[in-house]
Amino acid sequence: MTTLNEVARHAGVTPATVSNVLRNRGKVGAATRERVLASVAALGYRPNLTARALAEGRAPTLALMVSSIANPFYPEFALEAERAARKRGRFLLVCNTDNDSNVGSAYLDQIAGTLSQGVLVMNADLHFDDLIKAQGHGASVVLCMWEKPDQPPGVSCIAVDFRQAGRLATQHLLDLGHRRIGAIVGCQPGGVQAMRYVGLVDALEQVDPTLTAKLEHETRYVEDNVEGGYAATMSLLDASPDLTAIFVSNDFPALGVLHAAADRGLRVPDDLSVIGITDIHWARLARPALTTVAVPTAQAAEMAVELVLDLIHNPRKEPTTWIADEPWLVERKSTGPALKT
Amino acid sequence: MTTLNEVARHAGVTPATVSNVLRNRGKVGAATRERVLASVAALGYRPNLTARALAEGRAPTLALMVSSIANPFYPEFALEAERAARKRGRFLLVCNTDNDSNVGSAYLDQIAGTLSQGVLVMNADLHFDDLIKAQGHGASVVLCMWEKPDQPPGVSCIAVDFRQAGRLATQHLLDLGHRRIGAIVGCQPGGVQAMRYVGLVDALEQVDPTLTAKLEHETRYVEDNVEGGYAATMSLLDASPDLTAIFVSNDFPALGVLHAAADRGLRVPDDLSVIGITDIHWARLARPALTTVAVPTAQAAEMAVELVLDLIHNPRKEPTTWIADEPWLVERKSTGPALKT
DNA sequence: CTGAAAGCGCTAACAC
DNA sequence: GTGTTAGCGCTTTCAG
Repeated sequence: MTTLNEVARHAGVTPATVSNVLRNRGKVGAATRERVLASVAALGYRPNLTARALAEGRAPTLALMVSSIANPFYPEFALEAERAARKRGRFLLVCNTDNDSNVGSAYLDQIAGTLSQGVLVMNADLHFDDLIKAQGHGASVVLCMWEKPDQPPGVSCIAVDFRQAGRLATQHLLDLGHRRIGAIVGCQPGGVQAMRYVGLVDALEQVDPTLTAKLEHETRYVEDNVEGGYAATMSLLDASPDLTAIFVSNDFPALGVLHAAADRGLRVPDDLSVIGITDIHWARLARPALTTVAVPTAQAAEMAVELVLDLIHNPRKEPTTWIADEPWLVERKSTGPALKT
Repeated sequence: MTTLNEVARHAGVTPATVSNVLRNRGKVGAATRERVLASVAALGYRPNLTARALAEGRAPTLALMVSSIANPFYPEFALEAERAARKRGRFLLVCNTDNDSNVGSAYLDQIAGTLSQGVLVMNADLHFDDLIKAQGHGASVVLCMWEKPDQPPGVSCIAVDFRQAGRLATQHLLDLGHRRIGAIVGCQPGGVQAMRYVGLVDALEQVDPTLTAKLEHETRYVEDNVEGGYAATMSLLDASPDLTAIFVSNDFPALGVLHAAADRGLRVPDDLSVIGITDIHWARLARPALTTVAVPTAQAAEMAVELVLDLIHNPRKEPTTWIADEPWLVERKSTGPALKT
């Protein structure tokens, strides 16, 4: 492995000069610059990023913590984050907590502030104390896709208005004439996806407050996956066969709803309309293609990277919140007019 | 950020002793050990991994290069690789080349041997010269999921017998009585998935060599995605409406086949059997659930991590190839007996 | 414009 | 057992 020193010797200059040439710092004569560059090429020199990081006091990597790649949203987000990081000359360390907060803590404890200065946190398997502690250790951390603007997390975050997403989804159903609407929420009551449900209630209330009362019995809280959506649909339709539409707080379980409907011989959207939230890639690949409320994933990823870099440069006492663009409706084939009455 | 030195001062010992305590190296008296540990806790000290990496001459990270996360196989592999790496105390740097070999080269050039000693390569957007060069720079590189055992890549690799996968898939179709079989291959002729096609030919030849001749006209080479599979199916069925089964070299385009069949009003598997290869998570979520030949993804990821660490410890001149377990048939709902004759 | 020198935080021989 | 002494490869003042 050729080092800076060797290049310097080869070019007949000092390491400092080579460094200056390579980073366009300080003034270097055109002649020496050429000579140095030639040596670099001749020796096939590549800077040692670890050494550079140590000397500069900052690592060129950002860490992204996700709970489980099984949720197809995470890879999509990770991809965008990686792109954003790369564009800014950083590498992305992907840390999978496997839904285990101990793994998350361990990860944070090891890398935050040493191997990577900035940490992007996707999920909240992590206790906030850990995040705060990581900040104490000199790492900048930002929570990506925070869903509860009214309940600031105590760390910097990118907020996405999922309540509005819930409203939009519901409004679409309402516009199509649906009044018998069931709900499937991919988390525990009050969990991460709770705001989406609040949005549902918002929209319902505005049209007819009695709808909200009924809704309570027609809501299921499930695991945020296909199986969860499937089981919830079965339970929902067993209890209330007259439902004409199902609001699902996330696309992933919505796919399960589609399966359940098919297994019950229900045609979507004629017999049952289904709408999700997020617009993951797979939404368009479902049959029928899933109507959903899209959320600015790429933008949020980019903002998260930008915010964490900003925090690294300008550390501040108070947590900062950046708001991403509003969600928007993506009409596909899984919703249609309410035919039953 | 507390440093080793500060801990040492706090505990009234030298940095070396603290280091020894922390890494259980060298002999340290029980009393001093306690004292040091107490100081570590009191000061909230965490070792700086960058500094450690520089001193040790090796980084605690492995890099994984993938071409695009759009292909759902990559995240699945990445997840397993991350787990394997974590189990061995390494962090995983995920590098997305976005199907651009320049990005791949740049990545390799920057991190190989400096930020991470080992590189796992998933795809072959990368020119092999780049890989070889990276090795010259002191990085260990292993190609994951190499499909052409008879054409060794010149770098170490984990080989998976995709030819056998192709055979198994075909044999299954043959066993069900299919003789009018079309083929969709998710790459250029001779491309990365070519061996799967060779396996198809193998199996066909063994039953009836005339099948192979026909096959030529009933093969489509497409982009390795849903759209590719969709378009190919349309083209295939337009040209040969009497096909009773379609062999697809990969699950991802196989999902497109399912869509195309549905759009043509074909029932799967009654009117058309469809089989894929890989067994990505989504295969089971398709409607009907996709029959496929599973490949040992998790094992390959683990082997890749193990091999790269092994190469780091025992550098060798000759490339090493490790063979993963054989593929196996996973029968689900997209294949059935040939009904047409 | 270029060189000398100190130091980032840690590890690893080797003395004591 | 514990301390001393060099670095790891690079950046960065600060002289010259």
